[in-house]
Amino acid sequence: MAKAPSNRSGSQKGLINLRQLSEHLGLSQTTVSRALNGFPEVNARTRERVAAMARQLNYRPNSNAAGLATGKSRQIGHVIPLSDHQMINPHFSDFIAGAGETFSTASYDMLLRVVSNQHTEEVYRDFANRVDGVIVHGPLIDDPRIELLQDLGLPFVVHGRSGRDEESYSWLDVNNKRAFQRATAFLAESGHRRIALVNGLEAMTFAHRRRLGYQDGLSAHGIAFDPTLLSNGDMDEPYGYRSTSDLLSLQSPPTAILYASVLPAMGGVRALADAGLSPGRDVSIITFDDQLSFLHPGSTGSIPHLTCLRSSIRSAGRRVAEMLLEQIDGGAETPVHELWEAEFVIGQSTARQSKQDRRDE
Amino acid sequence: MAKAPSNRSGSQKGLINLRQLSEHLGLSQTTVSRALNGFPEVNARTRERVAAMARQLNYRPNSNAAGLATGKSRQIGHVIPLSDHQMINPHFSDFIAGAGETFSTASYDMLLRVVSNQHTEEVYRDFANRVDGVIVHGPLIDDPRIELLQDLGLPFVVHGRSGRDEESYSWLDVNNKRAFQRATAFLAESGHRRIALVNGLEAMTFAHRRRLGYQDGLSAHGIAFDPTLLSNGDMDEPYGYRSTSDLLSLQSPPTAILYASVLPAMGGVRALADAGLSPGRDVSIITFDDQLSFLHPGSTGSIPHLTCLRSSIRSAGRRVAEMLLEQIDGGAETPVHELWEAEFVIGQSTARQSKQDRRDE
DNA sequence: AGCGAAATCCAAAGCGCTTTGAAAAAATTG
DNA sequence: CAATTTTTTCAAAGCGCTTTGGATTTCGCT
Repeated sequence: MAKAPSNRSGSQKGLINLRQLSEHLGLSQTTVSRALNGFPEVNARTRERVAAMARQLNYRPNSNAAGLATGKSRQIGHVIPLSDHQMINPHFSDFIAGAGETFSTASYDMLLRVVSNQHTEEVYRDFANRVDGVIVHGPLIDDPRIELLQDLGLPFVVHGRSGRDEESYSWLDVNNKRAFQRATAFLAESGHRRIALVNGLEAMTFAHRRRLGYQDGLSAHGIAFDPTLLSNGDMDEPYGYRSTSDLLSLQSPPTAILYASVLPAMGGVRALADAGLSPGRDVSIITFDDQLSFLHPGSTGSIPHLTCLRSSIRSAGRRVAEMLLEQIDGGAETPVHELWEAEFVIGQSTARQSKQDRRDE
Repeated sequence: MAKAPSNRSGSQKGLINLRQLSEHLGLSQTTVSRALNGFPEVNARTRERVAAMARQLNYRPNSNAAGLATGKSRQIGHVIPLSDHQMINPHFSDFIAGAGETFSTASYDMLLRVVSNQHTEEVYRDFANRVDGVIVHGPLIDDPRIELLQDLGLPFVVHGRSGRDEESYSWLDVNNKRAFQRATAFLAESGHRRIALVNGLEAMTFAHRRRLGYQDGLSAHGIAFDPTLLSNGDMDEPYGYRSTSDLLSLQSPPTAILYASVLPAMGGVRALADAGLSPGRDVSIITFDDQLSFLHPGSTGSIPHLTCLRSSIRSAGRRVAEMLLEQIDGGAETPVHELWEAEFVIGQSTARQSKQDRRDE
């Protein structure tokens, strides 16, 4: 890592600093700084004069200097584990889009760092001296980041939940358990008895809770849990295709399949098509739908009319960002928790399972 | 924007600064700083002692202070236009994933700012005092950002190209024209005469060049350009569905369709299915494939075996980031240009068009 | 030993901003 | 009009780091 050559004076083309601006105005730096930052003790006329000159000379405050002086950076950190389980996926980017809206109106920036997951602890420590807060993505059931961040005294909000100590930190989560319990019950009540779940990785809290909901739904209808009908994996399209194909080739295949995300669901639809089957008619499917923007432009969900549990991940991003800013600006208050219920939208991919079909089992 | 309360001393829990570290060691700040930054004029034993103590006390340099002193921030800016045409989509996030890899190994961070496209100029000016360089995303045919950045003296690399003055700045682009010329010619040579293009927005250079290639391909085979076979829109799934449905309902529908991205292509496949048609058998389709990660896990492209023009947007991200860092570290050298050829992969979604069918026209 | 060169280390001056504590100017009052 | 308050402005001291220019120590060699 070659050190950059000395760049004293940082004299970027046409960039002016506070001292120069104040000299142009015949005012002290103090006054100019206060005028620009909206302090009350400066004359209205002076303030205008300052603003006009700043605009004319294209003055921009140096963020490092401001940050150094205030101890704040107006940046929010996001660490992105590079690896096996790619964090950068459509879910993440939609969340970021939502959070970014909130942050930018509050004039905060987002700082992204891609990092191998060996060194995440290192990175959070570094962030403590660099950003004003972080958003924790993809929490695990037992996630060490939470205690670390608490030790560091770095404000944070978790998108999702860790498995324990829920009360001690702020989070926003979807009621994954309820959602999948409901979907499972719906299928059971429609006559299905072999219901599969194409889930995320069990280490992730969201997937864990979805399985719990699924099992609750099964047992509430007296259906025994069959491990061959459960699969875990990264939530992309090919995973959905693979696991669905596998399910279809079982001795007694499921008559209904739950998907943890619309991406594997798409893979599932493809697998069904390859097998000459049609969703809704031959196999009922329900998916969790994060309302990914590239599938739902505008507000009209025009994607395949799948029956789904719907919750906008983009809205979640907006709200998590708000919660974090409230925590940062409002001082250390008590933790805030939000549990969102997913909307259950009945589409055309589910149907009653007839008794006759059931006799096959 | 309430000013945060004064936070002098920035005494985050357990965070130590250089002065304290040097006092613990009985050395001057100079020596400690040099030891940590790998300067040669410090004794190897001293260096080790410093490193050990730094580790033990959990010392992290304050980035604002370092940035202020050096005039560099080790941050790369990305501005994300919020609006009608959402920039945050799977293409963007895959690019970012690639760029992030390069940046993190060079210990740079990425700074994201979501901004309404009225104020982009403002933002770039602000960035000039905040980041060491920027990556320009989604260049327009006549893009004002390029001249602005040149004026500001802020290092940048364009992912794609603007329409004019190509020599004056660094860029990395896919040979979109050639790719679409080739795909069009391939279809024409397979007997197709009614070939449609489901394209991006014409203001974007990439879409413009793809149309040029398409038209070149047509005219090379003596096929007249038919505007009803061309559509423009944001590249998401529903757009592909809509435009494909529209094409199918034409009096004389196309026998082959080109898609500018795999997202509209997926919508296209869905539209075909709804119409009872099958890609390859009834209608030939070719798509540009950015190898989006959620469709291509690992290296195996297991997604629908569409005939496609393939170029990894993630690799592009990696390379663009490298080019930018070379520009930043290596001083202002002459602009660098890279034009990548897309790989043409023949899948199962294309077929010869029989003479009989052609007589329909 | 003694002397110049090389190797180590240091004090202090910034980087550009914010903020404290005080002074100068203007407005208000008795 | 003098005394007091309020408004407006300022000089200077940091924030935590890097880097210059110099001091000190150690080493190699006659």
